[in-house]
Amino acid sequence: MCIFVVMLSKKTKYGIKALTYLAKQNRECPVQISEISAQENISLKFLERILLELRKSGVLDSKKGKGGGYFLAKTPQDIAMTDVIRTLEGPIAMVPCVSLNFYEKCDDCVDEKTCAVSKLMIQVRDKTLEVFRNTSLQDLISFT
Amino acid sequence: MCIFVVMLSKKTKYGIKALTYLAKQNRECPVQISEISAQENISLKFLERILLELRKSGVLDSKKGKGGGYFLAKTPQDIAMTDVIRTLEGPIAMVPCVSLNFYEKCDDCVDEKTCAVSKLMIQVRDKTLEVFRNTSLQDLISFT
DNA sequence: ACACATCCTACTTAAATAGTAGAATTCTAA
DNA sequence: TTAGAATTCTACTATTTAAGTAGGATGTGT
Repeated sequence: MCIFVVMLSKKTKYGIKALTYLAKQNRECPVQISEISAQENISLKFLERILLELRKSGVLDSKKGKGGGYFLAKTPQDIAMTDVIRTLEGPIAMVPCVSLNFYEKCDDCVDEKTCAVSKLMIQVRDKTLEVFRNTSLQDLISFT
Repeated sequence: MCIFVVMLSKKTKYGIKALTYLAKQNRECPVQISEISAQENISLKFLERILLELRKSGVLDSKKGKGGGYFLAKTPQDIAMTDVIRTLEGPIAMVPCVSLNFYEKCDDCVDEKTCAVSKLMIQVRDKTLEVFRNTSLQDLISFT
């Protein structure tokens, strides 16, 4: 049996992979986009944009010029999946009436308080949030 | 805070709404598409296709001609959300490497066994499945 | 100055969702 | 048996989103 409701965009997927790659490095020096791109099979230009977003949201930090590149802004323990996913997944294509921060009334919804869909999806949202909140980057690279 | 990873297509959303509408009826007689469409603000032709799919998968049954329409094929207690969602959500746009039945290797994945994304999403998938499996149509219309 | 690497904006392409059109089929009731 | 009411079915169109690309601007170390 298989449910497809749980999905990640490739953008977020690539973002997580890049972060784990960085977390596994024990080096002090920054890592270039080109290296991550090659090692993880991700389009260089696409990855460029993804890492930029992660830097802007404070998950990553970067250094320009020769010897520059990207590195984690915090320790892997302090980066929760919520941070990553909230940054890379946009408010697009969700069920808006179930969102806490980006709430929007469904245009077809007659009576929200008795809306069955919202009741259902709130439960799913909470369970999902729990997983993301309790999983750090460190967890991802350590547990087998 | 808001996570968008959990999403439903409008198709599934409309499907659930239509089913709850039917479940709330105490009537014996079938309900016409046009009535559901009007009451729940759903495009008639789109709803037509949705209900047809639900009939083919055995959730709904129908009667043609005068006095015809749609009605539940089982009691609301016996219709689990997994039935509905599995019918209406296609195998499209998921994370294929996390799927049980429609499994597919990610083309970018270097080493699947240590893939961080898959580890994360398997957890989310299981939590989500749990909710859908444990929620029947009856639950949706009864709990406030 | 020069090479290197991130930064940034705008564009293109491909795919999926959402919705529409119109006719065929089936059933009921008068 | 005929008219009308309803589902059924196929194919098409439009809209939106994700995914990926191009090319130059900006900053940095040697």
